[in-house]
Amino acid sequence: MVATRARILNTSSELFGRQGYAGTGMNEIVAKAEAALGSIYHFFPGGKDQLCEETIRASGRIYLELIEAVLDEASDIGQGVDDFFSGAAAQVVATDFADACPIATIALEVASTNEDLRRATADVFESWLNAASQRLEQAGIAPLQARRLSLFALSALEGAFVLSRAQRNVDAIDAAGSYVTAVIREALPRSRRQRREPGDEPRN
Amino acid sequence: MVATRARILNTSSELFGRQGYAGTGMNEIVAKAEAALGSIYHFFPGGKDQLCEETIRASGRIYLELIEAVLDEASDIGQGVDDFFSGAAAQVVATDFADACPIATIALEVASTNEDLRRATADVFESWLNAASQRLEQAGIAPLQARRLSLFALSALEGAFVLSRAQRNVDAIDAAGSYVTAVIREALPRSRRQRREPGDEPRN
DNA sequence: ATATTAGTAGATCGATCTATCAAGAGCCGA
DNA sequence: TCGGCTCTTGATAGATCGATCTACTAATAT
Repeated sequence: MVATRARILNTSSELFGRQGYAGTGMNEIVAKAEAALGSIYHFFPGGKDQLCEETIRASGRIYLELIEAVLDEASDIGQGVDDFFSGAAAQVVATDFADACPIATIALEVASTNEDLRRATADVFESWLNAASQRLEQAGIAPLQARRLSLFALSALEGAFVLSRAQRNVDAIDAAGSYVTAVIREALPRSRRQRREPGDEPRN
Repeated sequence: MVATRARILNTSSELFGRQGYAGTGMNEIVAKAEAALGSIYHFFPGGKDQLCEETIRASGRIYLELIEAVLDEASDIGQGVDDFFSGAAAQVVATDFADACPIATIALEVASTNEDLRRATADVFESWLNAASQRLEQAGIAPLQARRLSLFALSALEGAFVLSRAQRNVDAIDAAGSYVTAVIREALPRSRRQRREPGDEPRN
């Protein structure tokens, strides 16, 4: 049996991600995690807020590793982005449109009501953006544009998750993925686009 | 004094949009709306669910009118999309990052927990997508691509709202807006890209 | 063997939640 | 003036919330 604390965190990640912060109760978490209510306050003496913050940061770390793995395993950054959207669509379908972004629901909910949790979500988004930016820069894109492309790509992904879960289809993820991939490929220095093309230097 | 029912709906739209469904209580709504608790059940005998569904559909209608107005008042569809993102950024700043999309928070929260409300959010998104698609088609884009472009643009907008509220800046909206606008301009028939060019008739 | 700590367990607290209810206010036509 | 209707009001029910508490078990250290 997995350690109680880890079991609680896994369950809270699932439930907070699906139903949000206010929509998920402590009793619901311990019931699904097959733990005692007392255990949750033993491991997270700060109560629901602490549990949620640790959930946000833990889910964020896991998703960061996924982002890095998918981008790094692809042949190039354009393909990596394409793969990520495809994988996201598959995951959403596999969970019957329940699990998409692990922190988006919380992020919207707490943005104006809980500064500590808001900051936690912002930190996680920032870590994802940095991972993407770094890889875009490695592909020859200038830092400022890399940052803006990352913001754009993550925005499209997050919004596509919203639409997909509401509509119960992955049309939005498919559409967003193909356009985002095209934009990123377009932004790459010509010499790195798909295959090598001779005699082309990046603008700067 | 505005009628009680309208006052309740205005307040519920604000609170549900900012804090989500579970995070907003009936007492909170009537307190802010300066109404009696009983009044809410007089006008919405179906309780919180009915109030939320009507809130979703009412907010959706208002936002639809905003979308249509901004797109129709612009000189061309590319400019209209650009204007919409700019206006969205201004609105988010003006409300101190509280009000962005009126239904996104609810949509994520109820997608897996309340089928009636999920469908309401899906209907609203669909109405926005149709409005956008229709105008893209009028600008000479084929129906299928118009649909995909609308999905892409709305995804980018919704996701940018998530990031902007979490990060408390409008970088994501700015970035998303400029890339989406560029993609849409790129998709327009050459004769319609910038200003009118002579000798081009719409396809139908 | 004993002391200490880590973790489990669930009864229970006060607060808050949604929802109901009976009573009354205000208005309008007869 | 009266009856009938819409709407308002807030007390209250009953459930559930997060959180606390004591008591207990298991494991480890001394």
